[in-house]
Amino acid sequence: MIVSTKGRYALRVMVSFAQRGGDEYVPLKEIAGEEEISQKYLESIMATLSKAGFVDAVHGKGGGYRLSRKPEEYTIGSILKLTEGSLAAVSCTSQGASACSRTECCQAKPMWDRLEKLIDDFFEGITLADLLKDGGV
Amino acid sequence: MIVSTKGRYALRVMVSFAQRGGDEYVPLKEIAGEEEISQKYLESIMATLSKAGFVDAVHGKGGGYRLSRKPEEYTIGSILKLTEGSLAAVSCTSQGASACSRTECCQAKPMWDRLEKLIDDFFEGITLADLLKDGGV
DNA sequence: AATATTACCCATAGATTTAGTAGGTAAATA
DNA sequence: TATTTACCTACTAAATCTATGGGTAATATT
Repeated sequence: MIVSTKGRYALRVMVSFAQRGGDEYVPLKEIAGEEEISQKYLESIMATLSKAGFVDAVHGKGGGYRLSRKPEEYTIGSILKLTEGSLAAVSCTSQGASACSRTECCQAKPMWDRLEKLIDDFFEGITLADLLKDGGV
Repeated sequence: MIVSTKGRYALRVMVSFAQRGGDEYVPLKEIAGEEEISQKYLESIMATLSKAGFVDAVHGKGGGYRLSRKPEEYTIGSILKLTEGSLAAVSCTSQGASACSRTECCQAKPMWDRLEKLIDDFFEGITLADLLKDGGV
């Protein structure tokens, strides 16, 4: 599984904001209710999106969240990478500590690299705006 | 992570058998040593490969495992699907119980389906023989 | 027949990740 | 001052991943 609940929820919420359009701030309570997602769990996801500047947030009554850019300015890849941490299909290709010690002699490495790029290109080629279209993307 | 250690080990073992060529049976102990993989863990993976007829197995001295077909007759997809259970990138697209209840109205579903096909085509388009080639695939 | 070597089977366990809860604090508005 | 909202930290239950342990069954060699 390359995309967990966290990433999918983030996407659903972002789509939900995008569908509303407008500049109004929408409280999380409302979104959580409509999407039938645990509000508490969503809070942690929104915190990530907010810190990264993907959404604007305002406290207090009349506050809530709204998109900080236009839907076509978010790639699906950027949202998923942010919330999932990475889109690595295989630990071999993820950066850092867990990198495989057999990289040099591994027959499969070039394949994993190609897959990595395939998936990255796929998600970077789709924007939030594309998801709003009727037939889907 | 779409491909776990299990699938990667399975692939490495299959590559290892393929590289030897020949009809001889190779004991798992030897493979596990060379590949520096826990023999016990490999046993469970080999059991899966053996049951599915991907390898021939012979007990006792001089026994072990060998490929049951030519390397070009195994797609990477078939090996990974067998050992991983599934290659689903997202639980929405996996069959059965965990299917999402919002399928009908989900804006993202067509995207997940496209991704699913992309990954499937990728792995089904590569064979074990391809992995043996020098530059990789 | 006895022994060694191999595959095969079943149960368990530690570590990590996932998905969510609980209970609060800080900021903005009415 | 009270309410509504975002924001923060810590905890937990369940699942999954990555093995390990202790055997049994089949085959070959001595």
